[in-house]
Amino acid sequence: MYAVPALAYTNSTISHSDQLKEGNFDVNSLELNEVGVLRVLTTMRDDPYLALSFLKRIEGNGASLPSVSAYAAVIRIVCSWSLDEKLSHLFVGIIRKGDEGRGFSVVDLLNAVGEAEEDEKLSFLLRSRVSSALVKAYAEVEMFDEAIDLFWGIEQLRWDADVGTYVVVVQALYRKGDSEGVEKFLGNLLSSETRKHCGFYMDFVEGLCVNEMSLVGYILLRPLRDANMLVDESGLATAYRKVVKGLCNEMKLEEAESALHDMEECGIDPDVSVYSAVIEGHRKNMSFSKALRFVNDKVAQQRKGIESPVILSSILQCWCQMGKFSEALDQVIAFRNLNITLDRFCYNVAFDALIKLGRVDEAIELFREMTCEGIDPDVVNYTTLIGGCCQQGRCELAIDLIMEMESKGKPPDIVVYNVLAGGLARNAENAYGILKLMEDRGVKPTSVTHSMVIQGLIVAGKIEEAEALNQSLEEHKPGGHEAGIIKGYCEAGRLDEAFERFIRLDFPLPKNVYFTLFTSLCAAKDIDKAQKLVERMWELGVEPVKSMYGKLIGAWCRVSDVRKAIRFLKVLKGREIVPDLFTYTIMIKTCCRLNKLKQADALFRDMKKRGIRPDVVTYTVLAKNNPEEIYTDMKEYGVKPDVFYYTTVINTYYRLNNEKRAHAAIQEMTRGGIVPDVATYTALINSYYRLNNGKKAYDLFREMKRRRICPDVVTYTVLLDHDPKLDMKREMRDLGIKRDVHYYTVLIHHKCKTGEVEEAERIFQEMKESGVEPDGVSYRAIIAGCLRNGYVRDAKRLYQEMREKGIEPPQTEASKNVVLHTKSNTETRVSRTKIQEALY
DNA sequence: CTAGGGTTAG
Repeated sequence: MYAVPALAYTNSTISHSDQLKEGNFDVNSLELNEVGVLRVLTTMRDDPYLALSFLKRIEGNGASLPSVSAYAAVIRIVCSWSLDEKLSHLFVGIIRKGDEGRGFSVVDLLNAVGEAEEDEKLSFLLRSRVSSALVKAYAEVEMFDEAIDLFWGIEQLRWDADVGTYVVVVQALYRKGDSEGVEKFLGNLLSSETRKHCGFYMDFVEGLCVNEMSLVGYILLRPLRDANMLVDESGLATAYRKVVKGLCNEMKLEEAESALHDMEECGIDPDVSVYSAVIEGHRKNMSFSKALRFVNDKVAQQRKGIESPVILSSILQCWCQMGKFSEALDQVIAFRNLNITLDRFCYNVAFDALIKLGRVDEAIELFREMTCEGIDPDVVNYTTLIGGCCQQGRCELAIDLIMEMESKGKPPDIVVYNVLAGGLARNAENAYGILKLMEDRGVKPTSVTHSMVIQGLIVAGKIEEAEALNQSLEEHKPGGHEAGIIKGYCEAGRLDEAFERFIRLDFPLPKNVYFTLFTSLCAAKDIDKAQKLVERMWELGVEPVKSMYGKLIGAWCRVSDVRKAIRFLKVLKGREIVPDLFTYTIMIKTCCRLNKLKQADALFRDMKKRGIRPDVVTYTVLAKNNPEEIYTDMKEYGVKPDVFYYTTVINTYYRLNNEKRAHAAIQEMTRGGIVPDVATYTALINSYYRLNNGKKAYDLFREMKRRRICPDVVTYTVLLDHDPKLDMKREMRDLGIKRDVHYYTVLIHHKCKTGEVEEAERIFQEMKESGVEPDGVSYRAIIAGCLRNGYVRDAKRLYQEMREKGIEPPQTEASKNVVLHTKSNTETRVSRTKIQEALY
């Protein structure tokens, strides 16, 4: 280590640079005055990185801070190398120091940079570039006002900033929530004075989309288009595609569809990727029907590209996620009949659907057909099928498939082996053979493999074997397989054992284990335990998934235990956890259902107070009680009513015998361009029947069919209830509408009323045979019918049967029905006590 | 990690 006077360097540029790179250049021991520093920096003109690190060393020195000229010199060097990012980064550091920390202001620095350049033109360019970087730096440290001010200031100098700076400034305005500022900014940008080039706008729109401001991009598109600023036709198309896809990414699906609509109107064809983005957006939002409706609309418009395999697999996935596997398969068959090409992704969804329906052989058959069509199956296809075979207990097929993979030179990966090993175990087959096979093939079983096997053994009821395996692995990873054990118990439906196992653990498990157990407990209505689970997670310092709170409250609500729901809400409040919109809505709904209107109102006010904005759903729930009061509130919150809302309101007014208001609601709905659907028509039909206007009711039924709105079970139930003479059996069969409990109950009820008890009993039987489970209401209907007509023995038998199944006739709910129900059905109403009186 | 809304039976 040696110190050399600064002046000495002027002669030996290379040597000192090299020393610095080597790291043996010690700034601390240098007596560098300002002139010296500047001299050194001049020699570093061709090495910006060296200049930066030199500056850093002086900064770190502490004794003498770099002067404004030193910074200016480095900035000029970095700038001349177009290292914009480095420049911004440098500025971030400078800004963070503050005026005090560095001893000069940012304006001083800007001036110093500019003044050093004598050529006016170059100086101007330099200032532009440097200011640009500074704007970005301000934005990065979230000093939005400074960024914006600087931008406006320099904008006035007709300064030429790069696209990135423009994007950053919009972002600053956007993040401040300054929509006026954004508007002004865009207005300015579009004004003739600052007219930019087409390429600039293209990059700008893209920048907006990438930075989650696609909405701004969308707003900008129309004026750009109208002013013909994206001269190129393909330029406009590209910009539109970016905006639509960006909006989808940001889950702004309505806006995305609207942008898509605009582009189609301009005669631009969106490509497959744009359609796909919209569909996948809906699917990710769980709005499956919206996704499917979108596809149907596009097909109806005969849009090209909509039959691409990418989109087809999205469609199929939608059906499957809705649990409608047969529909998914119908779709596949339709595609194949139309000679539309499917890819292995589509086929994979089809395999999955067939397996879920228990049609393993057909899945394999389809797999063969796929191969014949020249599509080479990949490892995912095999995994789906192998897992599916095991799921349906067809292990021999699974093993055949894995052998096939080997013989075709597609070596199975760890995932396939894991799936197979777990699958064999859960079918009480020998899974150890697979572990051995894996070793032979050089694929080492992991703890995932073992967990899956252990889980499988538990599912198969081989508890001891599972424990033994767990023990043998315990030494390597204590407690490593508790997750598998608990999940196994859950899957086997042995929730008590799963819970026992879970509650005595004093270390945390992966979150999905908690989630599985939690969901199972809620489904089994063991809500106390589900709540204990959440509390235990807190104790172990594991943050429950947000949705668990709402699910738990939903579970309490489903069993009508508002008290416990409220108590848990208080626990949440104590932990400063704010319930979300879903949670509040379900609570409010339950309170309304149980006629605790004051409670409902309190919750509604509480949610608003805590900054949660009610949406249409919330207002729909409230509208069931009194559509009047909430109306203005809804408007104030800017919530737009939809079909669901109007259907409720219309129905409620009819129930309250307020025809005038009901009509007003219908008119308003029509004016708002909201089209009535099955439910709306059904509600209207029901209302007219209740007003003893059967003719009008039936006219409405015909009208809905004319308007291609397909009636459903509920519609036919209403028709049957009020007009039992109508024979709709065939029509229903033709439409493929299956009868449900409600429908059967009405039928039974009607037969009982006309004294045809034996027929009623036959129908009751038929219902059970067709796989429709009778519920409390249907039991009560048939039992009451038997009793009233003297079939006491049958009544007793059915009552017994009901109790054995643990079915309770629903308890008559408080006032709302009593107050609102105008239909006279007292003669058919037999209370539970009366049934019991008769039976014992 | 499908947590919430409308139409029907009593």
